[in-house]
Amino acid sequence: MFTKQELIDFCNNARENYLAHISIDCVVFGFHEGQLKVLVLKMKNEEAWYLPGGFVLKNEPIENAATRILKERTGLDEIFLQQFHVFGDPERSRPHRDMYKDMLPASENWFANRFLTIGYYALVDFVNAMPTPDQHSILCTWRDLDDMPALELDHSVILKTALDTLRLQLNYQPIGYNLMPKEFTMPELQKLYETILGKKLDRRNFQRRILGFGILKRSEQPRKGGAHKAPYLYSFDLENYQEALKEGLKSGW
Amino acid sequence: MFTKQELIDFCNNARENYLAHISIDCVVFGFHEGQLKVLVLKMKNEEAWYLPGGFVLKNEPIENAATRILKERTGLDEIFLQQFHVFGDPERSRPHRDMYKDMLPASENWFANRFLTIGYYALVDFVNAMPTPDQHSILCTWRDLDDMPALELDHSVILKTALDTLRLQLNYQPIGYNLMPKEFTMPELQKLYETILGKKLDRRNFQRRILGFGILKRSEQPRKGGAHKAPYLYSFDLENYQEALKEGLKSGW
DNA sequence: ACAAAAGTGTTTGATATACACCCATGT
DNA sequence: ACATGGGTGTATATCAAACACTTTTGT
Repeated sequence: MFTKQELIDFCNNARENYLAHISIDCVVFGFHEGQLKVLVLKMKNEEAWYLPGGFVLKNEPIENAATRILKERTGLDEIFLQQFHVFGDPERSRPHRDMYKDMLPASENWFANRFLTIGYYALVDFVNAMPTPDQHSILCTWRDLDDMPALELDHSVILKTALDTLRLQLNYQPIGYNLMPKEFTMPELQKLYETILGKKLDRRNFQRRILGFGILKRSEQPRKGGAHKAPYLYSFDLENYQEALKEGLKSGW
Repeated sequence: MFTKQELIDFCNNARENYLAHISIDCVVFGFHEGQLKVLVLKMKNEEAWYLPGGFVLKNEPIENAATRILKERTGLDEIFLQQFHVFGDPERSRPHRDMYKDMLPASENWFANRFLTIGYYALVDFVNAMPTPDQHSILCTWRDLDDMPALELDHSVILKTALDTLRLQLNYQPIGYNLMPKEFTMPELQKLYETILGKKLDRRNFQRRILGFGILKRSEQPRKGGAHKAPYLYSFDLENYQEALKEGLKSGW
């Protein structure tokens, strides 16, 4: 929620620099302690949560815009990003269109426009990300997927669509590689798969299958200090992984 | 290629009615006589081929825009449409941006803008579609996938992306249902799969597998008049098909 | 010593692959 | 009669599912 002067400044700046009618919203996934997490922002002066997003500079490739936005929110370069859907209902941004309508005439009010938003999902290494709020928000933080706050606008739909996409692309994109830390144990990787797929998997069959793909390397040292038998540590063999993904991780036709 | 007056009229109309910076391009697939076909337009006064496309009305859902555009080009309602990608390189429409730059100042020239284009693929029943050119084109016609003309702008990339998407979604979308006529023979359906997948399939295994899904109904009468043994006719059991697609047509995890 | 986590192996059924034979029809 | 397209069947390998035992480690 802006004050009037903030709004005027923002609109002037936006009109000059950004493409009208277009926004980008990002579903940033992380994985930590067996939980799939999503990055969300809490607005200033509003009890309102949003996905991180932004606009496209007038001469900027949309991928760069998404990368730029996420660099600001996470501090990370080289984020794995996938565009997954455009949300184009003319009423989808209605609450924003009305929010400032008494403060500025529509012709000067950036938010009075209809916005299409391009949805990207991002996969980041949880421990390296530094959640950082933007100028509209007071908080940028991870939330567990099963403990998400209500999201404004159609951001819940965007999240759900991202999740469905993630599930479908699990065998075609290096999702494990981008969400797991460098080294991880087999049960940790299994937990990720179970969370994304929303169902339990058999421990032994999972291990046999994923090792069968030849995309993992096992370290010499097992992890120490756990309360039980020390598990082996694995890392992705990126070259084999990329190669395997070309055909998809299981057969078909 | 417009005359100056045509250009002025078009731009005035476009500025008033359409969202700036946004276009829609459609890859319309049909299937006939064992060939996958794509609908293309040939421009007036240019040796140039394009995919059918258009713009989004200021208060129109983008799905409706795609539907409207395709109704104009094919005469069909209720077309199966899937949004598959946004192409957002700021230079992608450069040839159009420069084309009329000596005719109209950029401020009045609709085409001087950068355009993001939203890619949709459509699956239509070849025999019912009535290819109809638009105001910029002299010809709207089907072309075999392996006999495509060179396409302008990034439309070849759009086509390729659509094909890749089609291949990936073959087991998750009712692609056969929307591309085949009501009744068809098993070899015809197999040809469609082979064309989309780009490889030969074993006749007997294909039949067993696809029948195993329980998504086809066999008619009583075989097709007559062929030069050889009369093949059975099949049609899709839409209810079972939809049900089967929810999980995907083959297992995984 | 025991509970909990993790590593490894076996049996069974299902599915994919490869391949061979028979039938119908027009020339 | 035969060439061609089309229907059907069977053996084999491969993979997925279900399930049990053993090892390690902290308490």
